[in-house]
Amino acid sequence: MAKAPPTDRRRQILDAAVRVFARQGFHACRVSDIADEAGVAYGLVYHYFKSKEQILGELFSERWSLLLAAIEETDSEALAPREKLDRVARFIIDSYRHDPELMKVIIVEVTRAANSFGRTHLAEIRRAYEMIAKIVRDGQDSGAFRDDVDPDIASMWFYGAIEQLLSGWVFELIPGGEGDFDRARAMVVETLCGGLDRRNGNS
Amino acid sequence: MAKAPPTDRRRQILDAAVRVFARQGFHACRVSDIADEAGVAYGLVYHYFKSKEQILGELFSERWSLLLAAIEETDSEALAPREKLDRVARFIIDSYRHDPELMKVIIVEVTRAANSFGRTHLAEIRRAYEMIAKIVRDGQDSGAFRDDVDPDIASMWFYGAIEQLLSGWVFELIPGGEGDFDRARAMVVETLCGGLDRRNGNS
DNA sequence: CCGGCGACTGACTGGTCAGTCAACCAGTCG
DNA sequence: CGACTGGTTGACTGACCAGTCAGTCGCCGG
Repeated sequence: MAKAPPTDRRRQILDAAVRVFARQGFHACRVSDIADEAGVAYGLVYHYFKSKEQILGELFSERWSLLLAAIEETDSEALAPREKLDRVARFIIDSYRHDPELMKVIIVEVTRAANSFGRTHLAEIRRAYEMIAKIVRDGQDSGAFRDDVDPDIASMWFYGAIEQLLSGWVFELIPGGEGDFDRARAMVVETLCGGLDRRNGNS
Repeated sequence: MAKAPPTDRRRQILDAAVRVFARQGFHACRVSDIADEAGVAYGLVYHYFKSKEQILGELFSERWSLLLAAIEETDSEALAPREKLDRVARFIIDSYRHDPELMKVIIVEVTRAANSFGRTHLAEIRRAYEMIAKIVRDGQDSGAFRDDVDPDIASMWFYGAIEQLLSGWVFELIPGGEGDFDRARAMVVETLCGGLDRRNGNS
């Protein structure tokens, strides 16, 4: 902790890359755009990163590992399953609120990129789905959720529903003012969990 | 109708493009891959299409307009809103069942591509969301659905949930055998509509 | 003051690929 | 049978860009 360089070049490049990827897309942008945006020489990018792909990989893993940690943490607490899912949704939506550009890049360039990045990071992505599925399964075991729904499939559409909200904000299809984030989250969780509730549906 | 060429070159190229895009991704493939796959000379691709992008655009619009027509058709019938949503889900999932490669290309390369294609075809994509929102809104007006949910947002997560199922099949994260498609559809619609039901929730 | 280390620079190269184009060939019509 | 039309061919080119590398500069330790 003794020395932190006054300007962390690596960070500087990473942050610039988020902006450039969000603005132009990964494939459409040039490495020189990133260097320019960071106010750094072209070659320096290759001093810190092996390739353009590695930059995206780094950005994704950095953020996704926080998501995984947050879900794990939430799951370990003694909470109603509905509350757990609410926290997961909140974390994802807050990630978008705090850094919309980074989340845009992640959902546009990684999460759905069935060739290239999605495949490369499949294990990490899958891990999130599995953890959500576990929350649902536990909810069923405890009798809170109806158990005629496959947890793996429920996990898919739970995550998909939230990601599509982010997508809606990215494309400006739904309003994204400050209050809208929490309202949207409350609605999705309320409705989706409502549908999962045991009282509704059956054994 | 008098004359259909024995081999419709245009169709042949389009079909080959689906396979190539699905296998390698739009950005990673070369136009020559499409020509080879179609068993056609490189230059002929440019006889029928202005550019590589136009091929993808054509593929998307062709299929998406069927989706829009199907939703419109369903909505015009006298059906319970839950039944309408079930039909929409069925159409999308059946599209995947009948041509998984094409649907893969659409959701991976277009639907979420916030730069490039997603933006180009935004109007068509948005149209689908609007029509789903209308079904929800009508359901609220008729008293079948709770009306404390914003139809535009509900439409987002309804579509998102389904698209994520396709994504799960594309990535082979959930089983995609013959019976699985209908089971998954029944579950999503049952649960999501369950959550939208008036009896559950309130005014 | 010197030598060396590592951050930093940016011109350059090698390879790739979208899109062009001039020529070819199979019908068809006069 | 010869001219014309339009589908078809694939070699070629021009642009573009990821990644390299030879070299500069400033700092620190001796």
